[in-house]
Amino acid sequence: MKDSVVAVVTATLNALKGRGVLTLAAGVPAFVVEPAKNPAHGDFACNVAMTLSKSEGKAPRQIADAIVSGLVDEARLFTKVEVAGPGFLNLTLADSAFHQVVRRVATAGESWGRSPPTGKKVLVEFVSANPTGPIHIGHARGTFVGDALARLLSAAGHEVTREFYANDYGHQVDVLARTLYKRYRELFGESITLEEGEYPADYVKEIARVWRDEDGDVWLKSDEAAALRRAQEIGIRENLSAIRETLILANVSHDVYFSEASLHANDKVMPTAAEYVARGMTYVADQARGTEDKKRRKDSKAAHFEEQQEGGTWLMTSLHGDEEDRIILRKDGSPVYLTADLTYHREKFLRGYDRMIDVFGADHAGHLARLKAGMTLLGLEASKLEFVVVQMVRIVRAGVEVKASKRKGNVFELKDLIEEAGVDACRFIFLMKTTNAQMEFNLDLLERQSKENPVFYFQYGHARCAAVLRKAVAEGQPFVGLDAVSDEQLATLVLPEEKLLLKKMSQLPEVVAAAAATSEPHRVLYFCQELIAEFHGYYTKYKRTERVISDDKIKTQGRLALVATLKQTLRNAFLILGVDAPDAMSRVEADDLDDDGDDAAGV
RNA sequence: GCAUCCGUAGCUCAGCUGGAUAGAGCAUCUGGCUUCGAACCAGAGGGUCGGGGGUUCGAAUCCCUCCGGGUGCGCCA
Repeated sequence: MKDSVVAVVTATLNALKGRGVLTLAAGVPAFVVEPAKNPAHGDFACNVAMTLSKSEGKAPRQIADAIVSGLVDEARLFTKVEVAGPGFLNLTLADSAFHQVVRRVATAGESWGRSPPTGKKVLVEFVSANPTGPIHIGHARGTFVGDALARLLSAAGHEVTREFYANDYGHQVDVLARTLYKRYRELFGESITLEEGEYPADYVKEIARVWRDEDGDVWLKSDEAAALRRAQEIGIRENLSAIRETLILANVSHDVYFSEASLHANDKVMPTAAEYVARGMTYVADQARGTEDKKRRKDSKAAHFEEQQEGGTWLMTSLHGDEEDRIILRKDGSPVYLTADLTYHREKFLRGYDRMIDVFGADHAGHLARLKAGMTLLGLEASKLEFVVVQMVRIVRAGVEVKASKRKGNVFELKDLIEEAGVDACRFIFLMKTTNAQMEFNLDLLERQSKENPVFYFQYGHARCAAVLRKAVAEGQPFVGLDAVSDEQLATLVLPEEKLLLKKMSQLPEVVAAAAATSEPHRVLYFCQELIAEFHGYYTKYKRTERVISDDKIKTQGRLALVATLKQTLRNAFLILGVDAPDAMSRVEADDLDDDGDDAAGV
């Protein structure tokens, strides 16, 4: 609907220019057409007169009056156009414009809300948990946000690749191998002690049992280096497989699992470092230039690890916005994590994406500047690299924060959270907030009020649509279908609430496009919330007077078309969020909600 | 100290990139089911949009500054 309004306004502006009323020296300005919040302001409001005021040298209201009197509306879209307030155009549309929404949804069907293919290739990298343990609650938000973002970008017409970068190389996986080897020997009666930094959690013991069952005791007698190699292989394999299982539970999939170790194995990392050296963007020093008198808080990790830092080859990332230069080769010439990460991102560029989005936690936000700078230093277009930084989540149970730490052994796995909260509820809660704000996940609330779980409100909205359509069948007035409903039947949709619903539904494509452009899946969620609230209000208000299913067969079909259009709209939006759109809610009995349920019914 | 994110109703959060009278859920209170699903709805109370400056027709939104909180500032990944 909005685009047709914009079209009329634009045509009118050009006509006024042709008649010399407006100069439009700077072309048609950026202006906004937005759904009116106040019904007294018509259906849509437009601010173009105000934005033109300065460049035209005229008062906003004067320009607005000119637009009204010179309106180019051949299709008779508007029934009323008024000037109001400081110079707003308040536009009221003909009923038929609302009914067109049903036609559009009917034509588009499953693809309603989705944009036509843009031909753009977009990469979304998300989850990327280390294969040194299971996915835990620290990864949860990024997992669901990344998945929803990938769905959203695909809906916006992009060709999306979902990628998981597995950090299966380096110090952490060595520690995993060491821990696992100890647990393996423990299974054969050896007594072991874990050192600081090794992984005390039970999942390592389980992997050790898998290893023993698979290989028997052969590694007890073999030399340690070979045993550790085998331990690493088994450990990564088992952890990765557990990660994949959890992702399936979370309803999340990836197209590509990219192994960091493969970069090293294929000899890709050192050439990247060599490239930087060849470009003259490096230097050898004991520490980064300009950091000699840098202040750091005494309790920071940097201060703690200071004596272990020997210097080496530095990359001049500070030339392009990084706080300081970063080391890429140690004194012994070996590459660091960043060197591999730069290589990985370089590989992404070589694969030819238009946008590359990394989703990661706030604790990695510091990487943003160095990665961008690193790409720029390779002569690549760093603006193609985007980041969605997901802020921290506090998980609260019984009023206190639940801390999870792989190192301390108390891992709170995502798998368990999903089991406890339900996958849709879980996903929903993480998607409800903007990614750049911290959030709290309160498990008490979820348990105590499972009946009022936010996701149910949404799913109930969809289920209610389905229920009405079922009821119509039972009443002997089955809906003829969105493609068969007649203009005469649609013409019965004249109630203000019906028009508001149609107007709202018409916005799905805009909402999806805007959410994709800003990488903000939560916008789609709030759109659904508003739509459903309007529907429930409409439904309840007219329950006694203007029911969907009535003796008036024509009106009944019109309203069923409204309900079916809504159902399709919600279903498509839910799919973009990745939550289920059920046709029926499974009833939760009061007794199931708490354990003291034998009082109410019996007495 | 520096970087970065956040601060909106008692609580948890939206606010469509600058628009008209700042919204929702939960919590509290009052109402609403013989008929399409009450997991719902209607209404009430509750706000110096952290404070102060600035930009302009117009600011919760943009800029500066201060206050408060999170995260990071590693040759771990």
